[in-house]
Amino acid sequence: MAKIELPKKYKSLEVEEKWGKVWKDSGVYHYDPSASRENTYVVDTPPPTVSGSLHVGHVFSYTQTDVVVRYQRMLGKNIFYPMGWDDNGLPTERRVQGLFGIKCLPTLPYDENFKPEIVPQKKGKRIVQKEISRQNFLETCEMQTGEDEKKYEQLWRHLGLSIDWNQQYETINKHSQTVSQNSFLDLNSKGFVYSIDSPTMWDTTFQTAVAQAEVEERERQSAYHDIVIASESGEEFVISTTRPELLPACVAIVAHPDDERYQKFFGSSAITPLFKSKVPILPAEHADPEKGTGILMVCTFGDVHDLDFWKKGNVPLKQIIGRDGKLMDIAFGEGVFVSEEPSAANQVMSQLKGLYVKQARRKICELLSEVGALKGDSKPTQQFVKYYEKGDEPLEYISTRQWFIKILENKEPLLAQGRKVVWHPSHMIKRFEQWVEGLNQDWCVSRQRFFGVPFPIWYPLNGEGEPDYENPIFAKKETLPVDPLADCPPGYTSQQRNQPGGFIGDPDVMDTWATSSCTPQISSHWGIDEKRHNSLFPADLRPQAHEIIRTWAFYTITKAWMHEEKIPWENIAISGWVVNPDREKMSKSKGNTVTPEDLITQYSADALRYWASKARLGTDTIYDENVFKVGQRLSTKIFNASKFVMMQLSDDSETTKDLSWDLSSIKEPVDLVWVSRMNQLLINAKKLFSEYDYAVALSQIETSFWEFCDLYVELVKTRAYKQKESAAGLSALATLEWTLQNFLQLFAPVLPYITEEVWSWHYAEKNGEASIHTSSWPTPIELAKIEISATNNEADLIGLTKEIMNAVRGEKSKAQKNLRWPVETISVCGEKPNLEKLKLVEEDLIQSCSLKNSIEYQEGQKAEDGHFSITVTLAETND
RNA sequence: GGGCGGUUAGCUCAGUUGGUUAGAGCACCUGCCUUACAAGCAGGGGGUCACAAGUUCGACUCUUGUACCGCCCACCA
Repeated sequence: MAKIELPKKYKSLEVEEKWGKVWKDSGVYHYDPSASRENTYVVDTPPPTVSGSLHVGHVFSYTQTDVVVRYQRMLGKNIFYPMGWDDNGLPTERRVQGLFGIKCLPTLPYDENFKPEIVPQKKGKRIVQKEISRQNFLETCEMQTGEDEKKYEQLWRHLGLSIDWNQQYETINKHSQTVSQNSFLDLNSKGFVYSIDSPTMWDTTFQTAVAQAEVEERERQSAYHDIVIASESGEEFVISTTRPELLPACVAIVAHPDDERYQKFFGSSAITPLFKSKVPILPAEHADPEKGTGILMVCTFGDVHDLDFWKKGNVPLKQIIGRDGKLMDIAFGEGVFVSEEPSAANQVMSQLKGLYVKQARRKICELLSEVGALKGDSKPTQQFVKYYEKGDEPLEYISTRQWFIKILENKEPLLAQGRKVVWHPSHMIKRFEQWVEGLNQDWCVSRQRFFGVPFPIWYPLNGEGEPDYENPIFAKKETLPVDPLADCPPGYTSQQRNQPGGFIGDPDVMDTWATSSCTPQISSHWGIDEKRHNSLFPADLRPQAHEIIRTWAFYTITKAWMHEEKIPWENIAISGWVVNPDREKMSKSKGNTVTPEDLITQYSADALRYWASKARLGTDTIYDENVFKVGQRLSTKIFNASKFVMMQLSDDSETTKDLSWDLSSIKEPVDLVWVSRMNQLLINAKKLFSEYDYAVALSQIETSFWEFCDLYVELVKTRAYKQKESAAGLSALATLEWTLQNFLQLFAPVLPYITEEVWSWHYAEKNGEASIHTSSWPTPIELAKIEISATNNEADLIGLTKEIMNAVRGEKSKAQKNLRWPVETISVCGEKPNLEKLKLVEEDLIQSCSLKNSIEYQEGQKAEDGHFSITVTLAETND
């Protein structure tokens, strides 16, 4: 081949920029809709939450998926690798509110002149939020997420993710809304949804219902307050409670049925202090005699036990906390709010109404104290309390009308579906199973928010203007997506909105998971393009993190089953986390993350990808810039080794001799043994990659590559350089060329830039394949017969050669000589077959060790730690 | 309280179905400008495989228990 000019140093930034542009223009990663399903590999890419910036954890997990995808592409698969942006939902609302200092007030009219402006953040200063209309708010959300998504795409491109950018979607766009609303209609038609007005977990800050999956428990400092309560008969007892503010909502007082202290009260009533409400004293199994004073209040609603108690139907519902988390204005003496002294009770209530829960707690303690109903001081305690995962105030149970999906009665089939999916690593299925088994609520899918997918529902209004929630009007599938607050239901006119006899639109939006649980169907255009859907669903792979198994994985499995009785994907790959050296999860809030852009600039994309690819699925990885450096070094080594091979393959400029060789030129025993080792590596690597074990594959490839550089190349370089025209020289050239191509292809999924760069020097033309990433995954080649068993694993020729070279290198190192220092004699003692093998590589050894004479062979005793006993004598002088 | 994973060199991690003397990279030490690479090369030191018991001719590997770390879930007036 003709000589090519190669740069002296590897400049990763320039190379990455060059290939990034080429890949963008060439469409090398595009999906081909005409390919068969069997020959297509479909990824259900996680749509990252669009919340300002991606961090190193994203780089980590998305790279792992890309490595798998690139391998599949080289197997010849047509790849469907889309990118979604999860811009729907509360994170966006919060971000936009903070950035622009705005707040949605749905009753305001649209202001077409409104322009959002970024509000400078000042420490300790609370920003006054300007109220704007729903439409203005939504437009601001879309504008902001659009900007973020452009930045994200840029990072992903630089990282080298082989995404088909034609397959992009946003979870808030019209298409996603159509699929999501269609999903709801389909679930409704199949009887999987219902709406009900009942107590639901409610976040008072965001003023929305939340689902079980979004709830987390946090430890919180709390305190017991001892309240003295009198029974009907005037006998007093003490209740120890952490929620004294719920006293006006007290519906009963309970103790354990076997608790002898309180048995005498069962069947009678107590009178609550301050409010003078008469409440029954009842036995209840959940009362623990060991805790507190053993007797407790049942309120609306302090905890899940209170809720259970209410559901049994023996006590009234006394809602005192409003949707905004403030105590409501309750009129005692009316309805369920009984009181022996209504005017006194109302006087107390007037001091509590409008207070937030925390304020009310303090106030009521004061008031109790004044009447002598508070005993002693409060006793601090640590308590676990349920919070909305994005919220800052504890959840309350508040009675509201919500839509639910029927999960509880379908646990068994859902577990069965989960087991049909192949989990990587396999133990992660336990997370799924345990979650499903432990579920105790149906999936609440309605949210009282704005930036989300609306329900495709209206409610008829009766003559009094009261909505008929039992008979909702569902949108027609052909009209999706609909906005019930802007569009009219079938058979009505817009004049009838909010009019008696007319209709109202459902003001709620769906849980963001209700949409993201449809990501495979959003990509496949389910319900819109059946042909495309059938060729993309179920997908092959869902990559995701383990903390959202209970949400994203579970809900996606649920939807796929409810819609089509299918699994959504054949495989699920669970990535680990990136953690700090002190084992904490790296996250933005910790303020300790470096931006991925900076890291790529500093270390190169390939280096970051190398780090991500070192971690096995499901395993957490320490953030360690040293590993980036190792990746950087590997790229440089590939560059240099490739440069060396290219130099050997180039025609000799002095003789201008045209050299030609092919795989059949590989005849030298040591070359054949090397090829045999490479064959084994190819077999191992393919198996490992196919089993999603890219990290182990990489480590084997890497080890072999360094051995190639430090051992094989050193051994044959003189032969390749000085004897090009001989059969022995051509054997070396053919082996070098073939080996390097294999290494490039093996590394290509992990290091797409450096491998593409080297590929372009020579292999692109040779193989007639412009990009290494669409070249075929390498396969083992047939070997010529080797005279003796030089490939015998027990002591293959390469291994034996290594022993000699190590002995010589050790001797030179010990004598503090350079590696070119001449060797006078090498004398080898060992078993005859091994000596015979060694003779096959003697010429290469003489050259690579700078040996002045032939090797002396002696049958006899070998050393304990090898196959030979070796004596090396260095020359006196270097000449 | 239930479940899952982990504990191997100073650090980060490999270690196949049990099989000689437990590996790698980083870090450390000693050398070497050697015409692919000093962003390199060669050599070297460093481990009671968390602990205990058991199975076995033989245990980092299998069983049981304990300790510690991490995560998931549940509960707590």
